[in-house]
Amino acid sequence: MSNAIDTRTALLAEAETLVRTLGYAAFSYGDLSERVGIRKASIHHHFSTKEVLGNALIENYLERFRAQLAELSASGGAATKQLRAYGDFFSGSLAEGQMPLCGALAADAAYLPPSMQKRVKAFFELHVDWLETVLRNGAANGEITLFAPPKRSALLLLSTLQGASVVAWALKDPSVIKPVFRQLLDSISRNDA
Amino acid sequence: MSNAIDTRTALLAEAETLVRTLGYAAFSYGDLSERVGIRKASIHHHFSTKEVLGNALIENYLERFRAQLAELSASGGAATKQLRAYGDFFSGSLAEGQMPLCGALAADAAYLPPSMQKRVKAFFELHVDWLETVLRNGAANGEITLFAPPKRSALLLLSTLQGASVVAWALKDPSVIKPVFRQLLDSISRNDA
DNA sequence: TTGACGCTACCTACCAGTAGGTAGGGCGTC
DNA sequence: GACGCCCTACCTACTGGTAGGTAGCGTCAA
Repeated sequence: MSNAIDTRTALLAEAETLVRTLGYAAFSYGDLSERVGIRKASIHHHFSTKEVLGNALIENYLERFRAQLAELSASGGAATKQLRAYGDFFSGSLAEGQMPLCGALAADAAYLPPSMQKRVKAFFELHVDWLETVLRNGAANGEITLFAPPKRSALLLLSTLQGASVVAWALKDPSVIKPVFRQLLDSISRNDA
Repeated sequence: MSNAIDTRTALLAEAETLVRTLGYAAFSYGDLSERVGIRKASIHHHFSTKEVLGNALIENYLERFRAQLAELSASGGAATKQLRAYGDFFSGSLAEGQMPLCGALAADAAYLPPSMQKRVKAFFELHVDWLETVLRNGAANGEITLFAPPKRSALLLLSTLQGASVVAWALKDPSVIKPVFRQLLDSISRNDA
């Protein structure tokens, strides 16, 4: 096992927690070097610029999320169960004191380099697509009856989870997210199962 | 009319648009001085530190919002009409290319000085309280029937608007916010009017 | 003539990023 | 098996630039 891969992984992990607690603009190579235990300049060996690091961060996060969503889909559970599990991703990370990565990034979006903006956008599109598919399937097999087009309902679900994270973060009360999302799930469709 | 008040007002206005487009961490006294047309150092005459400016910003915003909400309440319109107007605040400002101020601030919350965190929190509490009152009144006078406790429904409405702003911002598509909120309004209650 | 207001000039701290060097592992060649 | 060579990984020392903030002077209106 190469030392370099360990360092790279550690850098990504620490950078992610920094972004998700302080925001992208507010963390520095200096902070990062202290936490990982190498010098500031050495970070440039692994990530030539902060933009490169930022993009690696999103890509890594997106890949993990994609895997989790695929796993969820593959489990073949009921749509409502999958959606509940999806919501738990958000409430879980927030309970650990971390904002969702792309929620944290989206707020500073105008300040981010275009390459990162594109990836943040792609991240949200992945989520909307996944949600839409789950909703559409649930409706198709008669499990649920949607009160609105799947795409719009998907946007609603994503928006509420992102927003609940922000509100919970500001109120310093992570417990708000779960009942709010639960209520929304009950509201957007009738469960016919 | 004093010149100083004009300058102060201009500083607040420009600072607000900067925060709402770039974020708090990403805007500087340098940016601000260019836009207002006085030197960087002169800003300190009006706002001794950035933290003082930040707090004035929130207070100013909160006061304007409080007035608008009070006006809305006083108009005595139906609950659903008031809520729709409330939603228009968000979609309106987003269409002008601005994030909601406290949404933008909340994302960087951990980086903000405690005095600002407190005010952001107070801002959200004001909104939840207003929404809760409107919902409760609407339910009391038989106009709507809520499917959940008013407080939880209020949190849901606020979360969704904040989140839809973030998502719309990241997707660079301000049009998502309106149909999403419209659908949510239809979902959380039955309109008996 | 005092005080509000804005200025120039400056400070310290920190930022991302660069220059250039060192320690040591892998590897082919003689 | 020792030599030369390139590589990765990290270092110290530094750059230009920018951040927020300070000191003190000029000006002009009340």
